[in-house]
Amino acid sequence: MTTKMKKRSNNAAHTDKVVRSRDRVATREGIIRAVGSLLAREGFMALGINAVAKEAGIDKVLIYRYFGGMPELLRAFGESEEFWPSISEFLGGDIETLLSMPVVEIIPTVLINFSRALRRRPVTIEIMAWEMVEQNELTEELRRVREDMAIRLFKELGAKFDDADADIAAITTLLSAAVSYLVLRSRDTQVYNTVDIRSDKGWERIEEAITMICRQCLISSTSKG
Amino acid sequence: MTTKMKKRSNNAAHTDKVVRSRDRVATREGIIRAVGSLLAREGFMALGINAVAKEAGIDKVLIYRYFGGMPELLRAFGESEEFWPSISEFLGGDIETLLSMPVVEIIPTVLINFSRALRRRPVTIEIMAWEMVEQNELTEELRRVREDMAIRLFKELGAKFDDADADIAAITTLLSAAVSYLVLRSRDTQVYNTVDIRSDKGWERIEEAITMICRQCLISSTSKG
DNA sequence: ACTCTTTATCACCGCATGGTGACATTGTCA
DNA sequence: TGACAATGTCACCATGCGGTGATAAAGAGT
Repeated sequence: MTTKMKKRSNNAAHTDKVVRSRDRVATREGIIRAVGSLLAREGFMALGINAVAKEAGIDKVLIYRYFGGMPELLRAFGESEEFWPSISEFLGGDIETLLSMPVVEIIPTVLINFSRALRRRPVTIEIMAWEMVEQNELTEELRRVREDMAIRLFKELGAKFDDADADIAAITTLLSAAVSYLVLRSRDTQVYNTVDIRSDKGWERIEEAITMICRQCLISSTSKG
Repeated sequence: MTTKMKKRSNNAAHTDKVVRSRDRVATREGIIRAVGSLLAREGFMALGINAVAKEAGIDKVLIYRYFGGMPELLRAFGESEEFWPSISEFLGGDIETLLSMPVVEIIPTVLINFSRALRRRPVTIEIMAWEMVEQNELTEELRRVREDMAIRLFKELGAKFDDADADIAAITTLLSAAVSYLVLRSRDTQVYNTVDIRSDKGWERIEEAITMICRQCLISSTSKG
């Protein structure tokens, strides 16, 4: 009683199909790029097998063939794209000039570079928002690369601060968390607590507050020892 | 060719159905309570018409009949529940003792009360996470009540700070954003930047850092005038 | 020219969702 | 007691999702 039938024959009439590239690597790259543009344009909520296939202009079965499924595709995207800022971007170019700065300035400089680097990376912000909802290969990659970055950063300039009595880790935790939250909220909010988190003007206020906080707190710890 | 048929007749045999309350307001309340427990137990991702109906143990059509749909149900939940902390909870009981404190202590006290109030409200945290993903009647209510709270809070104790040269609004923005982010991340993360954001121990570090930051920065602005 | 593998397309499945119309049951009021 | 509205139940629809097997078409090797 099952109504199965192949109606492939009557489709042979209209052959107005676009001729595909028939190039495996190009198709793969196209799919991966589709993930990026979809993420930037529509957000992670719109990211699914069907949407990616449509965005890339290919059949979704190719995603299964070339990647295996969504998790593997996300992993491939995470490996291909430089969605996370580089360490030199945090340090602000060359590390020598940074290390020559007074201790009090290094941390706020890195934090401000962090905020600026984030603000110009909508895809990264999107993945951070995704992290609030569920874990997947991409948010895993984000977490991995972020922790890795923190460790390397600490190795570079962490030794300078261990004699302080201020809980520097707690302070930087607060400030980086604040930057993350404000960057995330700027996706859907213009003004947060009287601060315009979508304008450079507002972010200047934030940057100055960061600088001031670090200066005040680190002064107390260095002027003491 | 449409295969429509009513097979209602053959269901008349087994009448092992539970007798329902047949009490409109009780059913309404049950549905609203189902939203709350579902939100707390499964998170906002699991919140849908079908899930709420199953959780409440009723037919989903009643949700449409009694509320109209999901938006109206969310609005009803938002109005029924005290998901957001009260202003006295922020102020820490009576406002008199708070206002008698030194100026430098008031802000960190309110911020710490804010973090503690949030931490014991998983449903509120869930709605805050939801806010990162989409806007709906509930997140609208959250935003409304939060901004209202900020205004009232500022009215209560804002006049004390306007002569300071420090951008107090920016600083409190940073700190409250930091608290929000850390509370949110504690849903899925144990340790964030070496701080255990799931233990009271970790939150003591955060509270002390908040206190220190406020003290240092407000000292500078008050010891100057 | 012939086969055989690779690349791409299509039609379909099973499932869960939001949403609705038809029906059954209970309580109330005249 | 009988009519009628309120309350609750069920079957069904359309849609979108992730996922898969059958088929077509292009190249490569002989």
